[in-house]
Amino acid sequence: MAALQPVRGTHDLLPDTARAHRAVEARAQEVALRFGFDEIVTPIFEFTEVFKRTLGDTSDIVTKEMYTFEDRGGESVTLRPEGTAAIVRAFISNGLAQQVPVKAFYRGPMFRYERPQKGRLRQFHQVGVEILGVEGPAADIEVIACGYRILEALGLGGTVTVELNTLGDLESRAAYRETLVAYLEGRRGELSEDSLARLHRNPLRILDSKDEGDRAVVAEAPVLADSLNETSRTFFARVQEGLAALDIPVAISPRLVRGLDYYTHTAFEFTTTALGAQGTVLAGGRYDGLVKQMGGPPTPGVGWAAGVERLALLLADPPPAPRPLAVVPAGAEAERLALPLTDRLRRAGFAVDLGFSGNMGKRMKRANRINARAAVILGEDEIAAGAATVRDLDSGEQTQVPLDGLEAGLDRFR
RNA sequence: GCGGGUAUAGCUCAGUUGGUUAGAGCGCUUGGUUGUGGUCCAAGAGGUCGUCGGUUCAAAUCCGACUACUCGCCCCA
Repeated sequence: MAALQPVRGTHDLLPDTARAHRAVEARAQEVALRFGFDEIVTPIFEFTEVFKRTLGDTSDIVTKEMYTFEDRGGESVTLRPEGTAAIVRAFISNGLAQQVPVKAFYRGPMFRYERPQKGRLRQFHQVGVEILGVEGPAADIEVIACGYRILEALGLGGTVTVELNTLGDLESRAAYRETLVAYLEGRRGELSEDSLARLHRNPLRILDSKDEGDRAVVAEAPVLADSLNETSRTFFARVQEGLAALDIPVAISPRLVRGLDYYTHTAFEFTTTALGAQGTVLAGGRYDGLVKQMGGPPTPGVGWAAGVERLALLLADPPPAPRPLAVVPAGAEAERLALPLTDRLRRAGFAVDLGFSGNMGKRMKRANRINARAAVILGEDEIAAGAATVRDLDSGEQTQVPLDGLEAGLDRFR
């Protein structure tokens, strides 16, 4: 094992896993397209500033998790740790504010220098959607609904809980932050070390703490809902109404907060208990201040990202490998004819394997190993008859089919 | 970044209180079957016991460091 390993926290995806990942991405994109999202592909690295400015200087991602390096021109660049910042940057760079609302779907690798765990890697993959330029709760509803329908399409509707909360608008959030910090200051003696560090950096996170002492303090803490102004209240109510109208079951989690500074109003997480500590499978929220903060025209936004690895781990029945046909020649003459015959079948749309060498027995073995549906056997008898023997490898039944009508004869193995 | 666990064949795992040439199942190769796969039978290949160092007459086994994986914390998809 010591010899040649991939970099810590990165993995090779062998065919079975690769297929599962592709299925997750393809399914997600298919559903997102149905919702009117269109794919945007951004580079996998950006100027470091892009992430620093969006994620906030105090976030964990910026302070300790970024893959940052200087390129040969002396520019500081960073492998993207998440997708939203890049989409927003592209939105500004390309003047997309002119075409609002923009509905973007994205996918691809993300990089975070973290200690790996199950479902947590240094290079991982996300799919995500963002809606830019819509102020009202209709966008929040659409984005959450899209996420939920994707999980349903993956067969995960029942295994995932949709947790929902609101952080309120900027005014409400700031007001709450103040009351919360004041309360926590009063009981700072009871807080865990982690939470003391969070007290000013990111006090909302303390609500989410797993420490017992913290939980006791949090249990009596002022509730965010009480700090919400009228606007925030109605906004949240309308999000809930919309999801109810779509029969999307949600659990209101007053303690659900998001780590990144740019979130306002709606916050949500789709979680599962099947993945240990990494139970969040899809998460996002509204980020009305972000575009402006990055130097663009004030533009509201809402979106989410989902972890492809985590979803792939949950897939109940991973997609099966494709089942090809196998062309099996017997004899030198057949060997010559097999190549153009294989090509002809491939051009007719069949997946066809032609073994590279070996006698008939070996080739039949290979046909079996690659789980071929049928073998198209070509030998002296067949050549003489202008036909091929088609053997159904599941039933063992075989019949001679004239080469003229071969495609039609193979139709049921397509 | 912090704490715990694990590391033996391609895979899943045995390996006694330290004691000769380190095992099994699955998989792989070959043969039984030079025009028929799967099942069955037989044979075979495959291991610096994660790496480096230490203790010992003797280390897969005991000790240390490192690396990777894993579980939890932090954080997050």
